[in-house]
Amino acid sequence: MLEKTYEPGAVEDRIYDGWLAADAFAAGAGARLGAETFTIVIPPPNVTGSLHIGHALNNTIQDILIRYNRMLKKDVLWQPGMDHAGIATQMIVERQLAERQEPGRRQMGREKFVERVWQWKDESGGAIINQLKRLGASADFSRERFTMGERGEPDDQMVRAVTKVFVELFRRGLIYRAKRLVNWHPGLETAISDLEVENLEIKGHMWHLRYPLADGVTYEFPVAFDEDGKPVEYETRDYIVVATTRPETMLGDTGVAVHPDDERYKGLVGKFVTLPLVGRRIPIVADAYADPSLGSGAVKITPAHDFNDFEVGARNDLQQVNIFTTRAEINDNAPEAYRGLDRFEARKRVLADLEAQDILDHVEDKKIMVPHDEKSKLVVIEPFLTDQWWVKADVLAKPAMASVRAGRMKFVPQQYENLFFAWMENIKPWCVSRQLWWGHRIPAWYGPDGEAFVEETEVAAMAAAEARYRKPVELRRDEDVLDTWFSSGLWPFSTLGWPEDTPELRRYYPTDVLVTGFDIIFFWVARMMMMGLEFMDEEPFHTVYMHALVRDEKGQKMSKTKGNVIDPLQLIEEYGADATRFTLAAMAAQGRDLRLSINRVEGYRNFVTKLWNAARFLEMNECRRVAGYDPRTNKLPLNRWIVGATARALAAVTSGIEEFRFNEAANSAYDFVWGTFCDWYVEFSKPVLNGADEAARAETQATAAYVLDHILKMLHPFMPFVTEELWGETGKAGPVRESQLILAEWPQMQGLEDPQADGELTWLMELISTVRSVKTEMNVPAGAKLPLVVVGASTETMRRLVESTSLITRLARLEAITPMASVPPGSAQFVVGEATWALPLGGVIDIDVEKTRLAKEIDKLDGEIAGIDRKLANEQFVAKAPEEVIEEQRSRREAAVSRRGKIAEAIARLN
RNA sequence: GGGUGCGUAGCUCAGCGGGAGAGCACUGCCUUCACACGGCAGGGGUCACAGGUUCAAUCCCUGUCGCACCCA
Repeated sequence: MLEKTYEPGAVEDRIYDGWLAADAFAAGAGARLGAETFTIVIPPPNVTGSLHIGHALNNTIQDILIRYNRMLKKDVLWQPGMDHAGIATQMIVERQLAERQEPGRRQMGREKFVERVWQWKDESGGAIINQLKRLGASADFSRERFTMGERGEPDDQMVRAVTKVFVELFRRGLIYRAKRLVNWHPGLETAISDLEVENLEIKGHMWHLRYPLADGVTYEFPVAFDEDGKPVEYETRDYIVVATTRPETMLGDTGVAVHPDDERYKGLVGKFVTLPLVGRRIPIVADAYADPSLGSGAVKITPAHDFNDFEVGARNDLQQVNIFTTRAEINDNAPEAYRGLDRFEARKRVLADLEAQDILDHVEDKKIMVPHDEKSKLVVIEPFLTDQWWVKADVLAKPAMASVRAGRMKFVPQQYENLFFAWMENIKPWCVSRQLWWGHRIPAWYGPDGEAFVEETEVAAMAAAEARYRKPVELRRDEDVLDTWFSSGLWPFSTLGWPEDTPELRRYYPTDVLVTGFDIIFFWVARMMMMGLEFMDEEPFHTVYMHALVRDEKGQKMSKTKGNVIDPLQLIEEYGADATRFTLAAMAAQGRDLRLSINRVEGYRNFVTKLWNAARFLEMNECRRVAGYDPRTNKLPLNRWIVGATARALAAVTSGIEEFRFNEAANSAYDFVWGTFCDWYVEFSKPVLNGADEAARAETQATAAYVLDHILKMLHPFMPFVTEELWGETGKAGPVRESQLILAEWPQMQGLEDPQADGELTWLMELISTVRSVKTEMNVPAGAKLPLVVVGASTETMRRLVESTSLITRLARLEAITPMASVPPGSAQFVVGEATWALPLGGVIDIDVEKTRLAKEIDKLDGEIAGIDRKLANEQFVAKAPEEVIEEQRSRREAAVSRRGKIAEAIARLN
């Protein structure tokens, strides 16, 4: 006997262990012989991470797809694993060292530090995998991979994959080393990618500085204008005003730019200014970058510290003077007075000195965009001139774009294509080197003259160097590691064994669907496309399903600082994994963020209980599965109807999953189970199950068990635990189960609909609902049993009444149903089908209430009829609307008119 | 500034050319033999606003306002 309520906490671990024991997650588990494959690679969570609600959504969706396809008996692989998360992981371990007051990273040295990170990974990293298991994720954990491999050793396959890709790209001319401006993180002292930079609006200032012209040059500057904007008054100036939001960078200025068409400065191009505080003689150049309408129209150029200035400098052959150390302190290229100052200190000092020398013209307040570290949002990122390794992303992007254009890869929802193309078409070179220790070390060795030898092994590099120098030389390996996304870009094939030609690689590549959030479309999705096409000559997946962001109920992004984070583990704890998963699925409408509220979770927890209790009811009524039961042989309309309704629900769930409309799939199942099976079928079954007709009872018992089995199957991808538990419980009676539910086959239910049974049951439900409704409106006490009188019933209606009397009287709480020639006086009346029905209320009926009730319905019908008449009277409508639309309007009008007639008669009888 | 998306019942959201829907919340009744994490019945919406296209617009187009996100 099932307990009264389902207790997820007591069941989930046991069920999960049962799946593991049956090896049900293993690649190909339960697959049909010769089945096609279905593969998903997990977006590898950071090894530092813990399960947040976005992971929960992401993995719920993957698990739904995986479980569904596994039940289709495909050869399914859900490839799990984790990402080494270079920066994040290194930071955590460094912080830990600091907290424990142990020697820092640099004191410790590279080898020891990296060893320490591995130790951290073993001890406290990767908790997220166990959290995914709590959610019910059915990935093949025996195949778990880590982007750095087992131990990061050079001969580890995951490492070799990365090395080989780097070397190959280098040989193909797609990787190069160059000194360029990068986004520099002065705290971590590493380059980061532009995707890791977030521009934040800050209240700043625009400082206007007077740079003195060199060599005694002066010019006439317009200071007053007439109505047409023509200058009428000039003053003689020996300086040029430039404006900047970052005055400290003036220490690195190597030019001043004015627009080539700017009349005010035409004579100054080719002349020089003397850089204040520094004394450097720097040229005035003409460049369209200078906008005459902004500020004074002249801009200072600092090629080493601004992306735009870098370009201007390159165009005009300006010097690059780097004034910062890797920690963004002023270096020795600046005058001694500023050396060693932090950049913000330097700003104050520079401003004070400029003011003292009367260089500062004026200051205005201005909102400016300042680049910040995307993760902390605290550290200001510096454009910084360094040597880095770059990938020619624009070359790799072309095949990926072509593939999406040709439909070989599609985005769901499709609108993400626009975002994808917008980015890919303007893709910048990808800086792949990071000045960190935790990560894949770049396979480049430098000779004594700085020549780089890019090879898969040190031995190969030595050989190459020897060939080059004609003697053995000492090589120095590049200190840097690769961007984390470089290795995760290989994930769809590296996890399957590449560069080896493994059976898994041949079988499961390309994968099928990638399920991910739009926030990593550039970081990860685009890179996998590029790498997959470049190294496997085939798209890594055919579909990219982008799910939305989970927000709180007010639509705010969840964040720890706002304190509005909903912890999925807490939800699982409190409401169960099934309710948590079902909520996420039910809210996952395409292309729309989901606002999660606890009461939705509660509602779906109730749904789990509802299902549980329906199963309990079946158990109590000995509804057991019957061997060889064929729903086609059902005699009772009740059973024929519910089987058809189950088939319809199954079709809706199936197409919902197939089309990635998880909310529709979940809601279809919900509506059917609660609104149809529990609310109507179970209630209808009660008189049959308690009745004397043995055959009818047996048929209903078998049908109920059959339908429950199908419900369990259609809900399994969404609610794996409770359905598996009930599968086991219901398996205790009747024929032995062939397998756990997880490995059961997704049903096929064709040709099971019976329109006649549907019509009959629809009529029954309408009759019962209407009786209930009239009773409530007439204030009949819920417990009171009334007789029901029917007038003007057809023979079909009479037949149905005879057949279903016990159902109707029970569910509508009636005493008896009697056909009569006319409506008894003092009755409440209503119309269902062709018949008029009456509930004799005798003396207790309030004639006025009844009249009002009926008049209200007449009004409604009149409104409907008038509306239709207006349409039908419109010649244009009759001429242009499709025939079936017109026909539908006519038949609706007819029905309304006939109903109105009957109600009008009922009113007449009251007078 | 550019782009994308969204404004539908008190709340969270479906629907997206021909009859306004769900869940939660709310109201009334029900200690009915699966379930009060329940049952039954109900109230509640000029589908943001203004134009346009169409026989017909919540749905398509344009604009306005508001909100969110992305990019600069």
